[in-house]
Amino acid sequence: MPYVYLSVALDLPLPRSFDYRAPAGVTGVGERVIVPFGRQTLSGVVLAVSDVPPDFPKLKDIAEAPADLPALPADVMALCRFCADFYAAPLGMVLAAALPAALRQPRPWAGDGTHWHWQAVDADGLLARLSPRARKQRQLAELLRTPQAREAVRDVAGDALRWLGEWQASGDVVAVAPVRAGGVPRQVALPALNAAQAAAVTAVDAADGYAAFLLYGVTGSGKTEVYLRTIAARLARDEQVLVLVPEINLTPQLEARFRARFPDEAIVSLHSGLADGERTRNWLQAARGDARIVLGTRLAVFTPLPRLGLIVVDEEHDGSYRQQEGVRYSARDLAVWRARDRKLPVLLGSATPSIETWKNASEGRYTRLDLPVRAVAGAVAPTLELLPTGRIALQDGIHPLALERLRATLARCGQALVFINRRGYAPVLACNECGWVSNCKRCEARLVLHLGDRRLRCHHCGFECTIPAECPDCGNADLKPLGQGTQRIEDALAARFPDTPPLRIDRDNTRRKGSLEAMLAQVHDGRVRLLVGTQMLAKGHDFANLQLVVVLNADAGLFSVDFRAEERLFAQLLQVAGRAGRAGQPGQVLIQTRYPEHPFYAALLAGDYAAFADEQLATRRELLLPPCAAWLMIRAEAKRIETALAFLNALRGALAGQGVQAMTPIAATMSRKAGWERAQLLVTAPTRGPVVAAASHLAELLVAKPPKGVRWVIDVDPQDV
DNA sequence: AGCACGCCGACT
DNA sequence: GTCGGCGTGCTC
Repeated sequence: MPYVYLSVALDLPLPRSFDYRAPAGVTGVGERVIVPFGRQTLSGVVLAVSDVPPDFPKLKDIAEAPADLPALPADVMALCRFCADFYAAPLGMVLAAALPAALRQPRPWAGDGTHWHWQAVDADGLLARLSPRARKQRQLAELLRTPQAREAVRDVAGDALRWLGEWQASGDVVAVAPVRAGGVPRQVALPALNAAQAAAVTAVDAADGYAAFLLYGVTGSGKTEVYLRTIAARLARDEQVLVLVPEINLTPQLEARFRARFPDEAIVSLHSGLADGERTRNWLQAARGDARIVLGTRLAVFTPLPRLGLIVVDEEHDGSYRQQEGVRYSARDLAVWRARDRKLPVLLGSATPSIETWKNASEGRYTRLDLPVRAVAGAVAPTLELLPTGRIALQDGIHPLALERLRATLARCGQALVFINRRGYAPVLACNECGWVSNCKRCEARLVLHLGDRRLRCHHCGFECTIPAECPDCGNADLKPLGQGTQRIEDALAARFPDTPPLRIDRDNTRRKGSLEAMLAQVHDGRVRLLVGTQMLAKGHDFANLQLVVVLNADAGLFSVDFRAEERLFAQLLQVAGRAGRAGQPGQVLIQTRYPEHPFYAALLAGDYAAFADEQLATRRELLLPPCAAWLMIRAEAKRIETALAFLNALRGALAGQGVQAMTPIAATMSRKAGWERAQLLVTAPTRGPVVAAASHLAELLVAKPPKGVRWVIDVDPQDV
């Protein structure tokens, strides 16, 4: 039997591939193989096929070539190679990250990847046999008069999929192949474009080959409409479109909007919140070219799309495009690389572009498309106002004027949001007598007081304990909560506004699946008019009647060691502000600050992000900070900081002569976390080349000779300092 | 990463 | 006398 020899990338932290023998013809480059490895069995991706046997005496045969995915196309392989090289990650790990979990298992995938639809053979006959009391079953039978996707069936009731299985077995329901949309998409509810939107659409449509666009426009300026129009133009050429969004909880809203616009289109979403089966089916639909629109989070950037014609990155500045575990890639940067490689336009949208993107736009590498006008019906710019807190007595952490405005807003039946980026009741519990504070034993952080279940919690390592009745050091029984968290603000507002009880929305009470949606529904139908929330509420959710936003602790971002903190604060505050004033009246945004004179607030109040970004960029140029220099961060943790620092110092030595500057290793911002002491080594160079080379040099070194008792991470182009 | 093999302390 | 600690070495 003729054999071929495969080079296979495995999901291991090793920067090399392994060779196997396989019968000729059963597999090819980009396909999945299941192979024996030591005494385990692993899934891998074929990198190369050769007729020449490698010089390795213990060569093994592959176990299986499951052929359950279409071979990863050359462009996805190239993207993964680039990602592996740039971020100093093993190629096998990148390829594993590119596949849905079911196609990473060392066994063939049982599903066939088709999004079958289901239809009743004789709906009336089925209904006649159902009990009149089985309301949900009858509802499902009614629905199945027309073909329904699995997900639509599932949404009817918890047991709906089981009934479907039974009805299929009894022959009442059959699977039908979904119709694949093609050619010019049918669009409904097409709003008129303003001049800026029309110009943007024209520019993107005219792109032939690679072109990067920055779609720069505030909330309500109609960015989504521009996406929809350019997408329609690509669909009309029967191309596929990849749309990246930052967070899972944003996908349903945007997905609904896309479905409403393109009712006949198979729109497929890809994010980590999907069940394995659904994600795999969606991925395969995209990879086979059956779905023309893919809407996904960062992991979707690797999706094979044979007829890809456009990539959209919404909210391109958002930090969640950065993968922080395992392979540390930036999906936004990879999207731009992929667009260039495949010679396609890429559209980056933001009201507050990252300084990286801003630099590319101001130096002409990206074309800036401005949407200066609020295009969405009823959208009006919110008014921003500072509330200096230096000399005035706050009431439960809230400025009296803010309370007054809250009262007025609620009195005229408006909705109001109090924004505070701190969960819990109070960020720390302290003893007035001896100065004891609730420190975490394992982290360089405070234990946060949670009154709901009367516990102290560390938000960094998960440690928790009951609230001590008295000071552990001096026995004083009068321990005081210091500062405000969402729960304390909720309590304070509940006491002040008994007629309009506040609803708190933060991670503590939205852990359960669907609870966030349920809460948002209460806000949308007006049952709740006073909201207290964190970060979570800043993104994506539009509340039509929201008239007032009060921001309580913005200052935290002003004096950070991280040079990107101001940029993030600006984005966050504008995003929160953008929640207000969407129904005709201008929204009001009040920002409490102890530093009203800070230049940051002058820029914010001027509402001129462009001026702010120009200034930030000038500073970065002057101080040689990214993106005007290339950075690499080696993070290390050990039981003792000395071990971590010694390890980093040794690495620093290994970087001599590499054309990079390695700084002195220092303790990390949070120097202790979960019992590990942490340090970091910053490596810089004027350009990316030497930094990337240094990263792969170190990675090789560390894999060849792993340090004892030290955990390390190589972070190319770090986003947090 | 797994999972072996391989030499030194407290237990059936 | 064994069970078991995790140190280092290999996996095609």
